[in-house]
Amino acid sequence: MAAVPERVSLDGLESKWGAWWDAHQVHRFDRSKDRAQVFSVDTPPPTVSGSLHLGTVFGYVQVDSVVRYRRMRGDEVFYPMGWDDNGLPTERRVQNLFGVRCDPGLPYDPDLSVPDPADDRKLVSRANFMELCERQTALDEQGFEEAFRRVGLSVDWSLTYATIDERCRRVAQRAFVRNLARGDAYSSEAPTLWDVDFQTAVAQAELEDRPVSGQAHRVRFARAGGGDDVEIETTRPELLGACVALVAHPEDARYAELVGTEVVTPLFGVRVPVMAHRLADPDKGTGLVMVCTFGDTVDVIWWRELGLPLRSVVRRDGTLVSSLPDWLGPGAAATWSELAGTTTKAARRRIVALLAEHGALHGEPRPIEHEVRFYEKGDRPLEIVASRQWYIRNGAHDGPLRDSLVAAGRALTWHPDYMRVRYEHWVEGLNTDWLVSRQRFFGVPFPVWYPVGDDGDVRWDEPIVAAEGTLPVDPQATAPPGYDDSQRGMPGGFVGDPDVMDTWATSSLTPQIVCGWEDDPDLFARTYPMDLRPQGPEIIRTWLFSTVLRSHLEHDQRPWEHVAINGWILDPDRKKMSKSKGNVVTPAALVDEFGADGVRYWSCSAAPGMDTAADTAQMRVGRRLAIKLLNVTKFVLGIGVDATTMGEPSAPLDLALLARLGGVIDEATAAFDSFEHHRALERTETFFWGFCDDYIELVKTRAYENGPEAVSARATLAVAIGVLLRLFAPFVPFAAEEAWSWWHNSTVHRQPWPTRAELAGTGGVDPAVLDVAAEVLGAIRKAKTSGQRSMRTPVERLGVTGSAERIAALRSVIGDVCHAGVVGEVDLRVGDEAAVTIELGPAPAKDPAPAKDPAPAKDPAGDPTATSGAGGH
RNA sequence: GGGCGCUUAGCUCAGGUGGUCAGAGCAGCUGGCUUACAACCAGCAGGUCGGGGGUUCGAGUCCCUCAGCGCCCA
Repeated sequence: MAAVPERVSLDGLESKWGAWWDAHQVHRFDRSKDRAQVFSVDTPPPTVSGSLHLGTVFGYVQVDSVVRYRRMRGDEVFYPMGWDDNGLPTERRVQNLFGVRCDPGLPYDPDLSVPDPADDRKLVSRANFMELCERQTALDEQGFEEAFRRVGLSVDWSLTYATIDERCRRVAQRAFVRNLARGDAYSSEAPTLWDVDFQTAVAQAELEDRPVSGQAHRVRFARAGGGDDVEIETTRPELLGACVALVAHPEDARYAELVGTEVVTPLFGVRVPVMAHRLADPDKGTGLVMVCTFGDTVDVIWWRELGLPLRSVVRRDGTLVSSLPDWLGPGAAATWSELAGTTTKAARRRIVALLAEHGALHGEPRPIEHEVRFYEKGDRPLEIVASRQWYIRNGAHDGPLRDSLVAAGRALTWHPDYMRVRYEHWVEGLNTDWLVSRQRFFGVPFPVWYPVGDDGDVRWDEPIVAAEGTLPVDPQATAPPGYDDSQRGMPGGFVGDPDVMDTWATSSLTPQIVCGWEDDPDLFARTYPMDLRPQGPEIIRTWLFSTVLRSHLEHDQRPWEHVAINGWILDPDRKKMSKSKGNVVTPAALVDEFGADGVRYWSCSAAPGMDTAADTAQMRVGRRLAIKLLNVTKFVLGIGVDATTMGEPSAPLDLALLARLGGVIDEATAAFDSFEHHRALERTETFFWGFCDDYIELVKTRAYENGPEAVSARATLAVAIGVLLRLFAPFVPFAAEEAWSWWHNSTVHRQPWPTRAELAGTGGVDPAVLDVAAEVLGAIRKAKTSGQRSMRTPVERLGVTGSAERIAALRSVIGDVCHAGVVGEVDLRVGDEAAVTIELGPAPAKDPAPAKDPAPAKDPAGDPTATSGAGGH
């Protein structure tokens, strides 16, 4: 038990109690508890790249308050934390930090020194690159853990994982192997959205549309059979060499006669058919569209549905192929030589000039603003290239699966409920299976090899899948069963799958990872399916959905019971906070200024799902609340609280206070049970300020006295503060723990959550006596304040008139009111008119009294008699 | 273009099932060192609850509609 300090302070509480909780394993999961006793939380591992975003802290702290509540309710909390280090963000970060690029063709260099970022684009081997990634993420993860600890997340830090670690690789590969065995996963050579800078495929969930200014060009095609030229409009003339057809809407009368004939591409002289398709928009451009392989996703549909040939001219790095495509014919060689190897942007300029020279361009290009698809992390528009990729079925092409996934979403309990529709709309709008392969390095490899025929051709359709017992494997480092490494890449040998899984393909398995799926069946039985998934709204369509999908495919079960979606963090101007706008505030700076409890108070004040401004004023309020909690505990302890000699509350005011507190307990409990932490906080806080400002002032004098009335006051103060510290513990865990430590040799965070049953004897009590007392005290204060007098000014005479019930209630607590108001004479009367009259006396003597000018009411407005109509109806 | 959310005092927000719900805090103003707290306390002032319709004895609260803002998806 610690001594109560002379002067309370929040400074240093984060590190003090953080270390203590750690040392005493306050948040340690006890795996002897069974599933019914366990409350398991699947926190999405934050992406570890750079600094922690305030929005992450905001959401996780809200949930931490619920978790802390559950722990106090007696649930055994299973609360791991992970880091999503796997994937592109880490690669990009390492590339920038060290100035390196990965070249998988290079051999490992065991003596590689940390590259200098100034030495841009140094090429390093895949293994070296992975080492740099691991080194950097280890550093970042340390920083993240520190930040989460400082804001008091009650995570069991012994259960930490990282999505690139061995356990995660094993789980991700095992799940994939099973997906493959069941037919949930398949590989396919198909047109794929492709980022030319990162040189990787991207999935539907990673797309975003951005407005781009472009130009519409009218290009003339000659008719193969002679006659007037026809015109198409395109924003991508550089793809002219990839043109495979023109299409018009089937009901577009202008082109009815053209459909079924052939036209000739300008510059290249390639004959292509004119065809009809419903997706050609007659109102757009000329109504006639050039189909290229591939300019956009509609081209893919046309290519597939109209059975058109594949003629790619864009390479995976975003430049045009260097050798003359064979379908162009020798006549186009000179033209192509001007375009070969140039970027699409340069090619566009050149081809437009050539078209103009050849008279194939109608008028000037017309500037337009249009939406173009980007990879959300990318800088250049996506291209579409044909490539072999791995997919996992997600219901996009499978009605029954889609229906089950919608049903799985409905089986979850959403907080707030309306977030459910975002999930449903996403599932219903899916149009492609989930593309899970990425042409990157720092990720979980596919546990797959392919035989190489004696002819040297890779047999992509005959994958050799690793056995589950051998996972995790790196097919680039290990040979498949029946082969040895000397046969790698050789005719008659094998090749390893070169790709890695998308980050989500691992992080969609966090319930399986943390619960020990297959690796630890005992733990799995005690924790899965999990109770709660907290997360932000922006990853409903990605993380949440893919986790539901994996759980459905593997276990035919939903992964969690509850889903808590937090809101966005906005800057004080109500704009979304983002790094690119430069308006990001770091959590660490806020904790420094307002304390973890101040920051937590702000987070927990917001309703689930509510977008919330990063409001430092609110954090300051939280900080003050925390300090108040320390001060009031100090006062209660200072007045003499001794558990062994403590009596029973008996005075009417005391019983009324406890009865009201019982109501607060009920409300806070109900609020927490429905994940409405903000309501629990608000109710507790409102009661607390009334407790401090009115109740304590009313009983202060009595509590210092002797006798049963004084014992009642002290007992009530002790009971109330004991309850309040526990009610506040989920929100301001540091201050609550500090205050608790002055009183007990235990942690407040493992105390039983307060119940009304603790406040026995308050059953038939009328809490209204508290209101009457507070109202009359308020009237006395008002009289003193409007008379510009000190609160110590005595009231010579207090008169109250009111209903019989009111007067009776007041009579039962009049002693406390007189103490608090420094009242002399009292006159209580039953009457129809509710009224309070107050006659102030002379100013109290100073203490020590140097007998200054006693001057009573020098202000003529300061009529010492004030009347207030407080209450009474 | 579709969907979801938001709009209550100068600011940030509370307002389960329609009936003291017109509230809190912050900021502002006026006072006060009151044996827990001046990192504090007391008091005052502040709004036709975005606009317009409707249901109802009664509407921040339910329905329709319009407007603005935000997010998501096309």
